[in-house]
Amino acid sequence: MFEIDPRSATPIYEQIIKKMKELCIKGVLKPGDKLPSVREMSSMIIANPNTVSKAYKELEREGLIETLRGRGTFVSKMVQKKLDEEKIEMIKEELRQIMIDAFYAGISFEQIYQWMKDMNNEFANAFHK
Amino acid sequence: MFEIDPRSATPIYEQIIKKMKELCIKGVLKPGDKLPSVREMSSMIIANPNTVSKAYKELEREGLIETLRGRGTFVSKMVQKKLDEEKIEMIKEELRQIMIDAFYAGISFEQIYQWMKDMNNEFANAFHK
Amino acid sequence: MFEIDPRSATPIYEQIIKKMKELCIKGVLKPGDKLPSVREMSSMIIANPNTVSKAYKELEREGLIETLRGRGTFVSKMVQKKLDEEKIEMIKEELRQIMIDAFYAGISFEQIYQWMKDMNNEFANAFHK
Amino acid sequence: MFEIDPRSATPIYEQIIKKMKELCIKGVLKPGDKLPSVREMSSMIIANPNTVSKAYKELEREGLIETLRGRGTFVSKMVQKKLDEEKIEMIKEELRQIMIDAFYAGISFEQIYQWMKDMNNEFANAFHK
DNA sequence: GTGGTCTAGACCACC
DNA sequence: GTGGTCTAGACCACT
Repeated sequence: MFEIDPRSATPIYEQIIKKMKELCIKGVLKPGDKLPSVREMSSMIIANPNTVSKAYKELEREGLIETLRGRGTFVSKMVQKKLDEEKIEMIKEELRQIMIDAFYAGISFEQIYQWMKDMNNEFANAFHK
Repeated sequence: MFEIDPRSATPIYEQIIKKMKELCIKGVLKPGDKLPSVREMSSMIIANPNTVSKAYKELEREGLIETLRGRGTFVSKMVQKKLDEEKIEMIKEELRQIMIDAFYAGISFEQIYQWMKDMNNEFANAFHK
Repeated sequence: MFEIDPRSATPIYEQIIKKMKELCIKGVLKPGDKLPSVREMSSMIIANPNTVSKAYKELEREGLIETLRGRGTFVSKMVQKKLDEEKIEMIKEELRQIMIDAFYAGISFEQIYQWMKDMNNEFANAFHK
Repeated sequence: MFEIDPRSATPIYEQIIKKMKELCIKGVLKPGDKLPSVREMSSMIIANPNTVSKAYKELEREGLIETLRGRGTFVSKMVQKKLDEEKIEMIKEELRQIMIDAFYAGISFEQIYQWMKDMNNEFANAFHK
């Protein structure tokens, strides 16, 4: 359920954030669900507690999770999708980069579109809710 | 033509690589074209020759450019689109990440698809060769 | 244990790579072993950290070692001997060159074969695993 | 007959030297044969005359070819195989390196030995003359 | 502590 | 002229 690759170039704390977001969007983690504590999580994925803490703090800053003192950390009930112009530009730029990489890897436009549709389905049609 | 942002979080050498790939894919740089020498480029974008060199070497490793000893660096004549399974998985993973980020940024599926189509048109020559 | 010749024509970073491969193949370095940090190694062999870093990165690219962010560099657990057709051709070409050089140096075929056998014994564990 | 790769990492002048030695050892070039002039050769392989000249000079220094003023350059009649201790050590070191590379490429000892025998045959049994 | 990136400047071999 | 290698030292993010 929660796989982290310490060999990856992407920082561990970032991998945690991404995984968390994915689990939420897929509906595996639902609003109100309790998350493992920092200590539990760090021993689960064999990482430094500081690293897990950093990820949790960032997720809280983004509003995906909430920490209730003495009770634990929970998935937020309402996730507000904020239209951050800067963030949107970043995503667009990343998409452009993927298109370029895909070209050099010999992947067709149609293939990418197919993947996109598959992912949307996998994400419980998050985009159409 | 060649803009680099030294303040960006993405390393300069990576920015060069991306820019180069984009110029090749758009047809601004054609097979056989001579690239600016390491020294020229470094003074153009105000960066260290080593940084430019690093970018050039990576581009050569990927097969996009070739260096002829003592003569300079040139855009490769044959860019073989090799179907590297590992690379494809990586791209797919990146696409998945973008879809997730897009959702949280409140970007619609249709919007992303529109962007993709626009980019595809922009790179039209290359993609439909 | 780790001798480098700064006067040699072969670059220092390449000497490090070769030495490392030899130590791995001889079993002196075992899978999972921690390598000296870039700084340690650079002071050990009296070279610049950048030079050591370059060697480590190449070894990682080849899959012999792995770097765990913030923790250090380690000998890979699974070194997959991938049958890269291009690499094999390169080795064959190098062997051809050696045979030619050996002829002009007055070395007999039998002598070369003897050397090969000796080396094979030296690397025995690795070769017959 | 005479192929040079300007993209290769090995210098062009060295490629010429190696090719020449190979042609001699194979018996394609026989003692007394006339070589193309520097100018001819340079236009043949599309290289700078200086580069060809450098190769010829080195080959002459090694005793493989001889220049007769006003007549041209010829393959030497007697090639003395000199037993240079330093050279021999170098070759042995190169052989060791190949054995290591071969291991990581998944090539067996037997395969290498077979290649060696094939090459010896190809070289008109130079080693057994 | 670790490796990743970068600058400033140097020397070398090759063409 | 070109790129390849190297040093000395710096800053940064990650663990």
